[in-house]
Amino acid sequence: MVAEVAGVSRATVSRVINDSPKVTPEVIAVVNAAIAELNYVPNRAARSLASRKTQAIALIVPESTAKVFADPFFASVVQGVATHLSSTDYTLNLLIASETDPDKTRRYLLGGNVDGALVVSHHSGDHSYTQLGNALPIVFGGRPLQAEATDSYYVDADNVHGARIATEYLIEHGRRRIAAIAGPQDMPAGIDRLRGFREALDAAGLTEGPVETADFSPAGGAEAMRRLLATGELIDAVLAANDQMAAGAYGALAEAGLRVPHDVALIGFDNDNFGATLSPPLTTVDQSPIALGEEMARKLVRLIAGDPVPRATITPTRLVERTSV
Amino acid sequence: MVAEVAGVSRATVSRVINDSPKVTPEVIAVVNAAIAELNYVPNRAARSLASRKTQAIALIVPESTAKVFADPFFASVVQGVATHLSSTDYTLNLLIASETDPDKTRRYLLGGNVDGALVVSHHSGDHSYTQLGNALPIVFGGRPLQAEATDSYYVDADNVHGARIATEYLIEHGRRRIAAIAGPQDMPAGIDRLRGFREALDAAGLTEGPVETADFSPAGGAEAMRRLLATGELIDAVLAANDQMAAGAYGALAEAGLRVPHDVALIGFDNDNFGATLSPPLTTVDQSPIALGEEMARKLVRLIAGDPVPRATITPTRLVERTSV
DNA sequence: ATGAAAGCGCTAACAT
DNA sequence: ATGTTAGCGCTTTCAT
Repeated sequence: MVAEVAGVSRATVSRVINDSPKVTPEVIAVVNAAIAELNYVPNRAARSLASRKTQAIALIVPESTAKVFADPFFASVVQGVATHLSSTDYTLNLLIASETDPDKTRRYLLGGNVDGALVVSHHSGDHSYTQLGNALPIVFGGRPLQAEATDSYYVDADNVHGARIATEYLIEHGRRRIAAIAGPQDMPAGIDRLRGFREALDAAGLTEGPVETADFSPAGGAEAMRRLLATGELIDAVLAANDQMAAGAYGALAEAGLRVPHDVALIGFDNDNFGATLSPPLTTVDQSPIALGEEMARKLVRLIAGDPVPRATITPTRLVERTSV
Repeated sequence: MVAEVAGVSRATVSRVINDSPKVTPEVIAVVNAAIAELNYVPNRAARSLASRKTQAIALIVPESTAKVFADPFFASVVQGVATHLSSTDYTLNLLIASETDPDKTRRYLLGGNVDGALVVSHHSGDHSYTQLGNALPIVFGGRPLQAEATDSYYVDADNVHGARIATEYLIEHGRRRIAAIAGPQDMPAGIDRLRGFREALDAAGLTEGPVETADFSPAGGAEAMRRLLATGELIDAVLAANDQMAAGAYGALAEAGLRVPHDVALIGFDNDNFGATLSPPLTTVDQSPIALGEEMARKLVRLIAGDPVPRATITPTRLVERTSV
């Protein structure tokens, strides 16, 4: 092995690989030369068996979330996670958590297969993994819904702020009868975005237009838009809790012979890439899911290292002006 | 450990865990009882160290592809892979292959970290991993572009067929001046879809309308559509090589004051979920990327097991009728 | 600062 | 069919 070529002991080689502070520079050089020469790659299994560390982290995607995987949001979070991790020497284990057999995932996590886990989901209930937080480091994507989960680590986009500036933008542009297509009220993103909407309205002293909730899907958004129109109330603007629903709303509006933004202005949320291709291009709120994913990964790595990290990290949201308002 | 509680040797416990054929049913029962009682979970690192198998497979996503990760196609392939793997006891290691340091990925793959790899990419050049196919089992998503890569394993959607039936559908609906927004001609998907388009036209004895290529992005599609219109040629239908470009075309068509499908019919490819929300809803070709991902995973698992598997697997494509034609 | 030696928790011949 | 005996390739005390 490398030790012989370098003329040192296996222990020293091990030290060099793990860059232990106490090794002579010369020895380091010799060992590295031998490593390069032999094209040596340490065996991961052996390392983790001996060190009791796996250098792997799990990214759990609940099955129900996976179905919505077509939602670019998740794809981007995953991308952010993977990207950040590629700069560390952690390996990413992606797993779809079966909801019919949740124990399989628990066993996996508790079986010492990974050093920590990332849980990404729109579903609040999925903080069922919170309890595992005591057994191994876990970072969640999205804030916990349950109060009892306040001791979990998470990173979330500033949904309240995003919805608020979007609504303010609508108001600044002269809209007064503002309705909302809210997301599910059992999901933090749904709740927080509706809250930001209301805060902006309150602050401006405006009465709230009708609110319909839907499931974050295009079809749901179209349905909600139809219900909104069916109320008979005057509406000159709509804040949709995500772009997918906004896209659905475009269709429903077109069916009703209403023009965007002439008759009703529309703002989405998420900045999915297809928004720019709608006509008119959709004004929306960007929450940078890639950054969110990176932040999650960074936080977990620190947590595993035992560094002190804050429970919550909030990533910024910003308005993307296009022409649907 | 479990052995003591069950009153057998460690070897027998190991046999039970790996369900070796030669163990008495009674012993199996006793051991399993002990396992359950002790809540025992075998240590993965130890197993793989001893067995020289990792029970892990890598899913490589080239960095350039990752940037297009917003394309729902990839997300769905990943979902299919993950879903299938969750029914096996393989672990999925997702990794973004840095293009600036391709050796990092090679080292990872050759370092015995995984039993096999899946490579997903739109980019033909990325069959650079083909050479590694001799070192460990690899299954590609998308057919190889290079002739020399004919000895690699892959699964691909039937792009030629999909484009062909789409074009035939246009013809059946009375369209005669059919143009195309083709994908990059250095990617199999781009090439094959254009080929299907031409085959259908030839078979019908129709002359081909203008063809513009773009990069599979919405913006590129919009640009291509503008160029198509700028040719001044009469066009009553357009086949876009993917939905993202079709979405871009909607915008360009609207700018030009042309109505879909009245003035020009439009068909996309991929069946991205937002297509149904465009107005009018986009007629498209479904290629079931989830099935493609599952197929890739299934194939790799068999390859690892040493089972005979065909080099190529082609998954079906089918027309999704909506109202853009 | 480096080496020697003992294991990490399992699987895989080889016996029996 | 089951037990015995060696390792798998590293890390990690403990010496020195």
